[in-house]
Amino acid sequence: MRRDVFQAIADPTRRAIIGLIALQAMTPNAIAEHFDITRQAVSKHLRILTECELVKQEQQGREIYYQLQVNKMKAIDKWLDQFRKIWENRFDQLDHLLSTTKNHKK
Amino acid sequence: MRRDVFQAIADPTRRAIIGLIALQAMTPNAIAEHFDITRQAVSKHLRILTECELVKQEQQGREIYYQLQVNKMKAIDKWLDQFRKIWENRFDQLDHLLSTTKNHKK
DNA sequence: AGTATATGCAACCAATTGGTTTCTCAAATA
DNA sequence: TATTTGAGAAACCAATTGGTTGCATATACT
Repeated sequence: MRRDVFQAIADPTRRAIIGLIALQAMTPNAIAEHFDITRQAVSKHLRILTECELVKQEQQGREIYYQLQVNKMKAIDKWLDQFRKIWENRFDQLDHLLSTTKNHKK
Repeated sequence: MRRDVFQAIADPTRRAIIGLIALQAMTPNAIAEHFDITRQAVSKHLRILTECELVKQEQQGREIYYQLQVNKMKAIDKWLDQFRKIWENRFDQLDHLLSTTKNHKK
């Protein structure tokens, strides 16, 4: 099962979980209280997040605290870099249109 | 079918397509040449990208040029902002650990 | 010791996904 | 006009997904 960060953040519930534990580690039960799904469903989400290392477990007695590995989020940021260059350099729609029509007629 | 940008970029082929047409609009056939999948499969990816407005069509005779709407990528960037604050303010792992353990004992 | 609680895991299920093949249609070309 | 070419749509398929219920296990509490 090839888990990557992009697949992990595709699910809205998973994104919500990420936002929830970004600043403070939480247990599966506590997280589940925020959603309309079972604790087991949350557990499955956490497993996926763990597999792609977006989240880290920390056992505390019988409780397991999950916390976001915020560094891993940089992977997404890094992928965005190539496009950030485009939108920051003000390559707007008109520029694109011109360059493509120029390339049509070859 | 609720299409959002995050679901769109979850698929690696779709991310590759996005990278491919970022700087220059391309036709489905031209795009398909870069992958080991059929033109129709590419077409389906393009439909998904179009549905969430990551991509724009531009008819040119019987050809349809697809081009990235790079502005839409900012949606992802915006979502990342909340986490960027965390990692830029050097809330590193140790900080997290301390804050959570502090909250355990209540 | 006995019970309650926190969690993970497995089996199952319906819906979705990413791909295929086949078909149709419109535009370009001979 | 007839044929080739570029593209979308539909039907189909196997694999994956996101959820469920039920079970097993370890820790905490009485």
